[in-house]
Amino acid sequence: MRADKRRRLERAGWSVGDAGDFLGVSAEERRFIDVKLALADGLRRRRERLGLTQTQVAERFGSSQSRVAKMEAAHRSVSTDLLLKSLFRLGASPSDVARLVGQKSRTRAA
Amino acid sequence: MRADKRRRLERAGWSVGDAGDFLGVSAEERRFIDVKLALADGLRRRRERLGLTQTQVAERFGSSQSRVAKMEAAHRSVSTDLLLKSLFRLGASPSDVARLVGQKSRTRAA
DNA sequence: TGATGATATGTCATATCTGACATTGCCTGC
DNA sequence: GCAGGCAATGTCAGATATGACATATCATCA
Repeated sequence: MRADKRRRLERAGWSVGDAGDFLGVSAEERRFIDVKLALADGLRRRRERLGLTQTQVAERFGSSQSRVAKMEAAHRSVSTDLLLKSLFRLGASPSDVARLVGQKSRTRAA
Repeated sequence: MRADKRRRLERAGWSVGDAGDFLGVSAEERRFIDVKLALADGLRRRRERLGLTQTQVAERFGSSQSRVAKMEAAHRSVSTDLLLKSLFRLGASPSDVARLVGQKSRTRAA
């Protein structure tokens, strides 16, 4: 696994093992995490595209800035339910979301 | 809203208002529910295609038959996290899931 | 009819998520 | 340097999800 993705996961509170990387994590779990990361990235990009701050989004959602930050970081404590609802709240369509879900994780960066 | 979908939602514990139907439910919430229903349907179809019973799937998941039934019914008490993890556990690929997420709700039946 | 297998529903203790708040880190401009 | 706004992180009480169990419904078949 590349270092940037590794860092990404650790920031998100996943505590990736130092050497063996994803040893012990099944392929299914990996796919699930990828989906979550893709949704989180999509949320951030959508917010930035709308020119909103995390605080503004939080107000719109009836939530808090810290929660929005955690959503975008795909933190452990945020569910895909929350990510999906948030994407739709920012105007995403089902096919927008489908694109995020279906995309390969390598092409998501940058 | 058609009667079958209405029944579907009620079975799932959503208690849809009798006359006004989705009055008061935002478009975003509707999209979210549609995604959930699509994932649940996809899960059921995948299980059936594999020729497995809910009990067998439950064993494989380390869960219970009742929980699997609720997943397939898209019951209130099941999250999209659980649905996604379950789909992947039954061998779905990210693009399989993306197809479910992106599809129009009308074409999902039958 | 009963019996069996499969699926659905209700409830509950525990686990996990959620929003809130405080705090910290990170820039950019002064 | 230090304000200012913006983003990230830690913690916590209340809300929601989860698996388990009991039970109910529904077919199919002897």
